[in-house]
Amino acid sequence: MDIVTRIEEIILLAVLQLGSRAYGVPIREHVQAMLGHRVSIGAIYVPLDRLVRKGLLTSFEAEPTAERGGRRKRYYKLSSEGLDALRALQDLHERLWRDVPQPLGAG
Amino acid sequence: MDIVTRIEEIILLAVLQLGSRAYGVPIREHVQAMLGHRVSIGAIYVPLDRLVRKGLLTSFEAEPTAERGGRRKRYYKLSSEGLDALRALQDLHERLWRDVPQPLGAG
DNA sequence: TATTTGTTCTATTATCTAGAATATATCTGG
DNA sequence: CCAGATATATTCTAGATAATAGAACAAATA
Repeated sequence: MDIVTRIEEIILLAVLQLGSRAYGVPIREHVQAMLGHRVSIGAIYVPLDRLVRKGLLTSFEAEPTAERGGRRKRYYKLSSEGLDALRALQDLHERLWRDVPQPLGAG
Repeated sequence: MDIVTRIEEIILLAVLQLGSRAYGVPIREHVQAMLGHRVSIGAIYVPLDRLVRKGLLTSFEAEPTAERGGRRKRYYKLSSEGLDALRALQDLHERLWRDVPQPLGAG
């Protein structure tokens, strides 16, 4: 299992934290809140799709709800490989930053 | 200032931790030690060069030493922008992982 | 049919990765 | 002392992969 990219990390965490509400639109909003700036639609769905292809996420289409129009949602969920990838990231981060002061002092 | 990629993060940290010994070869070795696997030459020098172009690192050629042959080394150092980028990464990581248990439990 | 919600598609740009090519220094034999 | 031989290190280049933007499309209700 390869190391995930930054945006993949952020998206995996968004899916984890949104739990049963994890579909495209709120995932994007969550990512935007995390980053503090706007993110394009493609910048979410392209890596989302790749994470599914790689087996770190699973996805399924939900039945339409009676809220107010709109296409049906595609929900996402972490697979056990996805969880493993996040754990691997925790480990790597710990190794990388172990000896770095927090916060980082002046040059 | 954009958010740095994973390999850029690892290289910035390697330069930080190597201090005055930060040139290509030991940077590569340090990265390999962090990751626990081999990394190609290009996988180091290409992002290193980009980090210089972006102003996160500075670099200068050293005089040849009298150790045993070899081309002169090119040393790298974090600029204040590079330090800022690392601080921004600490912040982002804190925001991203704040509510995630460590270690991450089962699915 | 208009409106709303949401996803898919596609093209461009940027980044990653591998390793061959190149550069430049000291060492060694005659 | 000079011509390879050897060692150390970086630069270059090309193909693969990933990021990003937003237009196009789909499907539901009003």
